[in-house]
Amino acid sequence: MSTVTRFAPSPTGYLHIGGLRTALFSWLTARHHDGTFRLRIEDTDLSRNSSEAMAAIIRAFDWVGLNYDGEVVYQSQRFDLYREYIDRLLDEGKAYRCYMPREELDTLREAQMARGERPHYDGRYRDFTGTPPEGIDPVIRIKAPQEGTIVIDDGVKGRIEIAADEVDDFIIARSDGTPTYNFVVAIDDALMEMTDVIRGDDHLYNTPKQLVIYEALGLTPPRFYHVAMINNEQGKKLSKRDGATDVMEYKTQGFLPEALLNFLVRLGWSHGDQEIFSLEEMIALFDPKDINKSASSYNLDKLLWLNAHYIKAKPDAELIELLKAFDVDLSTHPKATEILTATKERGKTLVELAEQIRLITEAPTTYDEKAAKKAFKGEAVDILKDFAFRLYKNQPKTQETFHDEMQRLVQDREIGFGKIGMPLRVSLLGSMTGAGMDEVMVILGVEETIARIEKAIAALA
RNA sequence: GGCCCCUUCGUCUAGUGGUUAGGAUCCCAGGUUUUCAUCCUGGUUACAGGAGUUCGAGUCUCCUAGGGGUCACCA
Repeated sequence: MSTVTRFAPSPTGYLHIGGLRTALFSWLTARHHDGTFRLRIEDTDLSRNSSEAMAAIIRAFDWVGLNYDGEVVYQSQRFDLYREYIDRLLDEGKAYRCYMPREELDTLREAQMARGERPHYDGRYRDFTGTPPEGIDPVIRIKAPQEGTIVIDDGVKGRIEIAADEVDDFIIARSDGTPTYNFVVAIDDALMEMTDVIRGDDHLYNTPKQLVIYEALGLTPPRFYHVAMINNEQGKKLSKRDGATDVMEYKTQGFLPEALLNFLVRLGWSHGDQEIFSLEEMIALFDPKDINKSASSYNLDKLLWLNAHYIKAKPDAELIELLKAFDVDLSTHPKATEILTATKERGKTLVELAEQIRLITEAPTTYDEKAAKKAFKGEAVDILKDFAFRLYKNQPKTQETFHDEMQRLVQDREIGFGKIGMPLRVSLLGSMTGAGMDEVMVILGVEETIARIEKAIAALA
């Protein structure tokens, strides 16, 4: 039997990293077995749908490179299909109409809670045979088993037993006739022939309900894997501030999709001591049975480290393309390769990398105050002028010859390297840190190097 | 509150009865670098607590504590 998995978001918001991770786990499971990965939109609550959210989810999938098979399934377009199954359950006496008004249900629940009981429907219409009350559109409830236990054989958590009386005769169709979540999930997972369902463990308590549907309809349930949540760095529920943001936000913050995916796959899953996984390796090695039981915390440092790793490994041509979105266009720059080798290792994100590059490609307009003060003292200006003159006279062209100029200068003047290094650095880049001077000067060329030195002297001396 | 799940360095994790409890990140120190970053080397830090089973327990059982989830005509 071929493996079929799915990701089934509800279009009520953007895709965040928790969702992306379960999508990734599902996708990897399918790809590992050469199976099928489906995308299904859980939009049965017509009043809560947002086509923008829908588009955002697909955009995010696209960015990270998770491809799905077949057409996207929209549950809102399958109501007729669900209706057939509801009618069948009604005909077979496995479901029934409940005429209890919503308000009455509410007061019942309040009373139960006041008594310290678990709020639940009391089953008053379960065996109702009388004349239905006038003017009420009934909901349809399923007859859940009233005794015994419901067993979930979870691929992550193991065997979980839940007492049947924990499960109410829950509603499978609203009074307006539309079906509800737990019902359609079970129907679609069965009809779409899901073999493995990987989802957040906030769905764990939906599972017995869905199992009731499978049972009533004589359908075979898939294997379930309930994955623990991702918390923030403080171990609390993820909020917008710390990672529950739109996945696309990571793109604008300069993260590479391979870094994000690598980061997420290691949250709740591991393969020995391995930290770096290419997509191919993930597919080859991922097995949902290795998913951890416990919740994990989001850790920005690790994501940043991974991102730096993938930036360093990225071919220049691809980096040049990606950098365009961050106001850096090196595509026609004659020294693009040199610029990238000088800066690649200095940015944890594309945003930082772009800043590093701009330091070189754009002459500084301001100078770091502390750096300038420290560097431009004593004979610094004199040394810079001397150096500029030497450059003009000897016209070095390579990293080595530029380096020789500096070397000779410190020898001739019998000074330390820092005496030229610091003021030169501030002159060329505006700050005390950054790429190597030889590298920078080769990129700038003699003319621009001298121009920046003169500009700095004018501004700081 | 009922029910269910979870608990190894700050964080991500390895570990399936016998290990000096390993790796990664972070942090610190040293080296490389004229600077910074990278890179290399080294270091600090963990089995939530308590009983039990066993020659021996992070690993098995029970209890406690803490954290989380869930109890909708939301998904």
